[in-house]
Amino acid sequence: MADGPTINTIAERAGVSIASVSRVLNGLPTRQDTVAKVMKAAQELGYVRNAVARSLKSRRTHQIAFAMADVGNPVYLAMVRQIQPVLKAAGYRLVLHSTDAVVADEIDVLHSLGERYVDGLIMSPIRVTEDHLRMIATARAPVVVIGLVPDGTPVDNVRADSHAGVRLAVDHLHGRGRRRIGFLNGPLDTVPGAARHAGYREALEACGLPYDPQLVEVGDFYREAGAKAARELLARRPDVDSLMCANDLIALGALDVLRSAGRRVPEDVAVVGMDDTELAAAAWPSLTSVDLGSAERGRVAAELMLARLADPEREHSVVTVPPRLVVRESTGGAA
Amino acid sequence: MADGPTINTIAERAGVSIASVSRVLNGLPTRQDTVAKVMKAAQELGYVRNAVARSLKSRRTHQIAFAMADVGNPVYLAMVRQIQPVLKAAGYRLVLHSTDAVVADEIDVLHSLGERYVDGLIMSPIRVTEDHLRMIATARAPVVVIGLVPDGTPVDNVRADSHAGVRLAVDHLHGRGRRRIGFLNGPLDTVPGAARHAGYREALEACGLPYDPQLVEVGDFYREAGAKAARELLARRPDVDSLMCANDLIALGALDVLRSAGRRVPEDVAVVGMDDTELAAAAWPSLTSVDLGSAERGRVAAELMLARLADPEREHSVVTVPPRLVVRESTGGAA
DNA sequence: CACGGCGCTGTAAACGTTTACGGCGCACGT
DNA sequence: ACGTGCGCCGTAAACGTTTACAGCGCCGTG
Repeated sequence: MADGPTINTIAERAGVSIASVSRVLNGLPTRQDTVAKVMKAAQELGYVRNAVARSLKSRRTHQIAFAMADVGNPVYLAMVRQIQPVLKAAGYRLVLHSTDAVVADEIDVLHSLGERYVDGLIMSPIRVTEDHLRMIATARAPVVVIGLVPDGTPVDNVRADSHAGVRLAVDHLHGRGRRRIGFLNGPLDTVPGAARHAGYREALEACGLPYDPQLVEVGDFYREAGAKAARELLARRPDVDSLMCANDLIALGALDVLRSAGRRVPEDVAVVGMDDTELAAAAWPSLTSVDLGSAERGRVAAELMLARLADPEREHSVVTVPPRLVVRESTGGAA
Repeated sequence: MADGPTINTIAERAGVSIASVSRVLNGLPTRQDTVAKVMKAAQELGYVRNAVARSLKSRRTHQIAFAMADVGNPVYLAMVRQIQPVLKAAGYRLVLHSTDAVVADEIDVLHSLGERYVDGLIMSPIRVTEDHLRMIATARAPVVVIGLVPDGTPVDNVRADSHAGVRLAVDHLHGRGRRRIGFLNGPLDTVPGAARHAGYREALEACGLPYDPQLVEVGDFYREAGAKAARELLARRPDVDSLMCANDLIALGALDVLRSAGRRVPEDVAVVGMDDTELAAAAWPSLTSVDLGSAERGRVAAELMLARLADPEREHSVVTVPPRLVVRESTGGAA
C-alpha cells in the first residue's frame, strides 16, 4: 500500500513533462511516439488516475447522492435499483444517504452539498418543510426531488399520483361488485396519507357510493397497525366486503386478521394493497396492489439529474408518473 | 449557484491569513478574538468546507464503497442496512456499487480503488476468482470481503456458515419427527450451493438418516425454479414429509406447488427456507427460515473496516457468523 | 535594559491534476 | 537565406485545503 505512482512518476520515467502525460492520458492530440512512451510508462507503473485531484481541478466529482428515509423500505429500494444503472451508464457513482426520516438529517444532507463531494442530489423526503424548500432554493448543486413539492418550487420534481392510484383501486373493487369498501389508511398528516384519503372520497363519489366514516380506519403504515385497523373495522362493520389498504404492509396485516376471522379472500372480502412491493407477490393469496411507479420515478429522477448536469440552464421539469393497478388473487385475479 | 466562498474569502473579510482561518475551522488553539472574527465571517458568508480539496491534502475521503451483485437482493439489502449506520456514525459516507454478478465489473471496482475516491471497500463477490485474489492482495486501499475466501488470503473476511445452517434446519425437521427430508438446492458450482449440499449430507448422517439422491433436486435460486423442483420431487417421491429449501424464494415456490397439490403445510409437508428475508414473515403460512446472519455480517464487515482504517497494521481478521433458526408456522411454529 | 521563551500568526509549500501560454524546431514559401 | 506558420511540448499557475516553519510582539527574569 505504498504511495502509488503519479503523473510525475510517469513523466520522469518517460522523459517528458507532466503536461504531456496529462494530454496523453486524456486523449488530446499528441505525437505518436510520445503517446507510446507515456502509455508504456503508465502501464509498467500500474498508474491509476487520482480521482480526488482530478475533481478538485475539474470541479466535477462524478458522484450523485441519493437521500431517502430508509434503505430497508422496498419503495426506496425500487428507486435505488433504477437510479443506479442509469447513473452508472453515464459514468456516475451513487452515494447513499439514509436519513431515518429525521428532518434534521435531510437538511444536513442538503447542507453538505456545499462540500461539493457530489455533483448533484436526488432526494425523496418524507415530509417537505419550509426549511427544505429554502435549502433547495439556495443549494450549491442541482437537486431533484421525488415527491410532491409546491408548484413553482425551482427544482426538478418527480411525483407519484397516489390520489389517482386509490381511484384506480376503488374503481376496480366497484367493478367487481363490491359496495362496502373499507379503507385502512396511514396518518393523515403525511403527504401520502392525505392524498390517499382524498382519492378515496373522490373515487367513492365517482362510483356513486356514499362516504361512510365508519368504513375508514386511520393507523400507521406497518403490518401490525394494519392488523389492528382491520380488526377494529371488522368489529364495527362486519358487513364490509372489501378493503382498500394504503400500502402493502397494511394489507398483509389485514390478510392475517381476515384469515383468523375465517373470512375468505377474495370471496368474502377482497383486499387491495398499494406500492406493489415484492411482498404483494409473495403473500397468499397474492395481493392485488397499486403500483405507484417507484421504479419509474427513480429512473426519471436519474434522467432529470443527468439532463440538468448537461444543461444547468434548462427549465425545471415536473413529471408525474401515473399509477398502475396490478391485479392478483386477492381481488379475484385477472378478469 | 455562483462560486461559493473559500478559505481565502474568509481570510480577506476577517483580515487574517488563510492559515488562521484553517486553524480556527479545525479547532486548533487560536486567540479568542481571532476565532470570533473568523467565525463571524464564515457565518456571514455561509461558508462550507470543500471536501474534495480537503481530501486531496489529507488523503482521506471519508467514503467507503460497498460492492455487491444486486441492490435488489434482500440479502445484500440487509447488509447495506447495517453497514450504513455504522459508517455514518463514524463519519463515513457509503458509495454503492451494483455489479450484476459480472466478474469483470467486480474487478473494475477493485481496480478503481487506485483512484482513491474511497478510503476502503467492502465487497461481497458472488464467486471468488484468481483475479479477485490477486487484485485484493495488491489493492491500494483496505478491503473487507463478505463471503468465503481461501484461508490465508491477506484480507479481512466475514463468513456465513451455511453448512451449519442447513444442519440446524435438518435437525429441526428431524426433531419434529420428519424422516423423508427433501432438499431443493441451487446450482452446485456456486459457493452457497456446494456448501449447502455438503451440510445436507452431513446433517442426515448425524441424524442417522440415509442419503437418498431421489430426495434431492438441483435448480436455481428463484421462485419459479423452486416451484419446478418441488413439482418434480413430489412426482418422484410423493411420500416426502418435509422440504429443506436453499433459500426463501425456492421455499415460496415450493409453498405454491404444495398448496395447489392439496398438501397441507406443515401437517403433510413441513417447509424450511433460508436467509430469513422479509418474505419469510410475509408468506402464508409464515416460513421457518435459517438466518445466515446477513445483517450481522454487514455490521461486522463495517466494524472490521473501521478497525483497519484506525490501525492499518493490525492482523487480518476472519469472523464467522453463526446461523440461527427462526421457527414459524411452516414447520409447526415455536415449540 | 537585554534576552530567552512563549503564544500566536503569516508565508509558503504541498497534495495530484488540468490547462493557458509561450517557446522551440521544422517545413514551407518567397 | 530568412521570415512565417504550425505542431508539439514544457513551464507554471490554478483548484481549495492543511501544515511546517519562521517571525513577531510581549512578558518575565536576571
